[in-house]
Amino acid sequence: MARLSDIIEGFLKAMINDMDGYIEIQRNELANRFKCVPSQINYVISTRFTNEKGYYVESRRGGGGYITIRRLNTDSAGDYIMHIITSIGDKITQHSCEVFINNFVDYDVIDSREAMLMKAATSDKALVEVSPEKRDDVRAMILKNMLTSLTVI
Amino acid sequence: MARLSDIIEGFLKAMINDMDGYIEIQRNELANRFKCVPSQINYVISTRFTNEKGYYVESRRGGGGYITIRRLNTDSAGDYIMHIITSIGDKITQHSCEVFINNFVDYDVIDSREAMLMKAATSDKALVEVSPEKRDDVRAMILKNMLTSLTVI
DNA sequence: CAATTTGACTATCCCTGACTATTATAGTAT
DNA sequence: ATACTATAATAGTCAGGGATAGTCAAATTG
Repeated sequence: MARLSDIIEGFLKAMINDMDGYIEIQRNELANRFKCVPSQINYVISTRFTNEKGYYVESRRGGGGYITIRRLNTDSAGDYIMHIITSIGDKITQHSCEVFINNFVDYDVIDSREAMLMKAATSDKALVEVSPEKRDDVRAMILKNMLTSLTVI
Repeated sequence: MARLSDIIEGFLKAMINDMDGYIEIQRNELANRFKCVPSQINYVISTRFTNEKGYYVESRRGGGGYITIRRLNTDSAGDYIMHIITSIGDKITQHSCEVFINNFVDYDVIDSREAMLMKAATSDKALVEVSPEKRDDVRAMILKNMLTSLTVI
């Protein structure tokens, strides 16, 4: 018997395809359609529409609330970035980080303004409050997160 | 259900744009136009036209009362950014950070790609290795550093 | 055991209305 | 005319209800 979460996942992916990569849903409405509790929608989203799997999710509570799901770019630039991300380890020094970022500019993955932003976010100056032992880990996470965001349309 | 508050916000912002950054309205008249209670105008103003977002609001009660909204002069992006940097304290939550960043897009200080980068760099996800007690401090430093880098160009 | 499903509890946002505060103006007494 | 008062015409505050979505851990399933 197919699991409901898989069915909901398929439904959402079909919908995303139909809508050219971007959908807006309401949690309660979807839960009602599939006769499940609303929190199961959260479960499906958190297990199937993660950033690693190439989706970007935003939401808003309150009256008129919603959940939006955006499929990330899967073109060659996106592939290149994904490849780079996997090649970055768990730690990275400020210097290596800058080398990476400069390369991105050379390869036209980002422009010089974006490079400034990325360098600013990953500088020792920005991370001065993080203990030196952890700084390179945090820097790696920030860099990877920024790179992932670039694959969003 | 569409949110009326967002519609009123959009109406006021369009009006502010048309009027070169300064408008004067009457609360009751506006409430009547949108068929809502007058206090909803206060709600919209207090949630969307805050000082942090670069608006100055003044008002007067009684006969001939009014509400005026003035938008910070954005001719100089550098000045605007400096204003924001000084208004950011030593700590900032992910949510407030996103509000700021969305506003930079609104003010044409950054584009949507740069906004994605900035949000990625300051997300809880990127800072998961930083202890929760320090996370908001680190986030504030990263945000300020990125903003400062924008003024250099 | 791992993945799924459920539901109780929490968080956030919007909208409303009753009550309060302020200001201008008209009316009145001196 | 001047001073005072009453009334009308504004705007502000705040607490509560309704409409969403999020979290987390227990129960269930395969």
